[in-house]
Amino acid sequence: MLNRTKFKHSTRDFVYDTLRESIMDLELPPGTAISEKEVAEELEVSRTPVREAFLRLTEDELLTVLPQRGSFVALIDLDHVEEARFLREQAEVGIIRLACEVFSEKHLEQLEQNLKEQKKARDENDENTLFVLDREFHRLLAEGTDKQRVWKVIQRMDTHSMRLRKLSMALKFNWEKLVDQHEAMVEAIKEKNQEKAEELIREHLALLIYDQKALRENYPDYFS
Amino acid sequence: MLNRTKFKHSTRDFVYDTLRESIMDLELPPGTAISEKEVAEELEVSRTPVREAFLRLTEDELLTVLPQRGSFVALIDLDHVEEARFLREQAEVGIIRLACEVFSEKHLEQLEQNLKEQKKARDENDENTLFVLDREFHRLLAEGTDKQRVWKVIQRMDTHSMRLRKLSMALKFNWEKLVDQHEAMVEAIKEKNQEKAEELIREHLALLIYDQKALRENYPDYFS
DNA sequence: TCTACCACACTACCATACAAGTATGCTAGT
DNA sequence: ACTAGCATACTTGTATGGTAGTGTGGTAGA
Repeated sequence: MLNRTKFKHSTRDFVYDTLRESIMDLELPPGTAISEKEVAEELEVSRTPVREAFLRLTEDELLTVLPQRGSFVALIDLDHVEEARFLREQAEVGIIRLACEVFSEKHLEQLEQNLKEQKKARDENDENTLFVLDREFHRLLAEGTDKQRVWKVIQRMDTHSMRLRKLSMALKFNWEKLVDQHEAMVEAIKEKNQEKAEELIREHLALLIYDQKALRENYPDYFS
Repeated sequence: MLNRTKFKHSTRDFVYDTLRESIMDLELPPGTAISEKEVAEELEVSRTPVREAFLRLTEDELLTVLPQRGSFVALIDLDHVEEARFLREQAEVGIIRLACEVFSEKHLEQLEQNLKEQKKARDENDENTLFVLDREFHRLLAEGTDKQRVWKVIQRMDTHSMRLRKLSMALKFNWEKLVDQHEAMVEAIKEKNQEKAEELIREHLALLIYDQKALRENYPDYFS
């Protein structure tokens, strides 16, 4: 169990972060019933901050609250996943094109450093680290183009596909290709080749279209 | 004052909607200090739903809460405005291109009906109605392409530019051009001309770049 | 007159009590 | 045996009391 005192922020944030992670890690699978009281006791806080965390999770569409009935971890909604993918593609195309124009030397170095770590993780078959580095790579793109809020919004909407991704990770994922694509993207930015960069990122995000049918069959209760 | 009983939803939603509208209408100008207790008394509800509404407003970046100090209507952040514009442009380009492929007859009719009302409002110089119809027009585009969540996210991020827009409305705005552009966009969708449609929407959203310098000078306290 | 300090009023944060709606299982009546 | 209806144990929604941190103005001392 996480320790509350480790969090510099409020009790509310502590509860929110804890629950959000549990949901995203599928430790709390879609459909699970959780109650304010139960969580409050578990984390040894009062109901108020728990309730406030629930509210934020509801905003994130990670929780479904039915008044006077109960709260449930949101089922994965494939329409939601598709819309998030759509918005992310549009946003990242814009970002990478912008990156070709404005990316600084400093940010490029960060990107290359990240790439180096990706290769290392790939060679060591360290999938969890790759997962984190992948996210970080895209975040760096947003940061270097001064679009951090856009990144945040995308991330917030990406929750359902994230869980799908976690599910599919249990099966298999082509990490080789992912790293190669990242490398090609960095090259394109260096060459300031917008068309190439756009093509690459579109191809890259297409990797995120999983075999939804197979997943649905394996985890029928997790989908709406 | 709004009447609570008119709201079908919870007290929390009542408070949230009330405050949000007040903020967006600049009835509560940027920088205004508001306290939980004060609002609770004003709306004759307890502090809990007010507090929960505050939380949601903070998520929307419409409110800045400083613990143990106070809560203030968020100042307009021009970086935020630019990022929202960026994301909106990327999203709407994707949507209108998609619209050229999949827009149904039914949705086209709704769009044309809306356009008709726009012309009427324009001829009557009814700016407020035009303001509403403009939003509705873009929402219809999202609805017809089945991207309602994307629209919702864009709207949520658009709060700062919305307020800027309200400010600039007091000055002047080229409503003629706006309606003409909308009309051209409908034509492009009918002709399934993606390139034309994209060009039009980009030009259209460029209208939203106001004379920020003038606004800052007129309302210096409203900006961060 | 100026400054340091302290009391006080104010804030948001958290804990807890109560209200109101819902699901469920037992019981009484058929 | 079966069903209608009620008691009960849940749930979330709302109200309120108490806590701790922050700003401010007044006062005592130099």
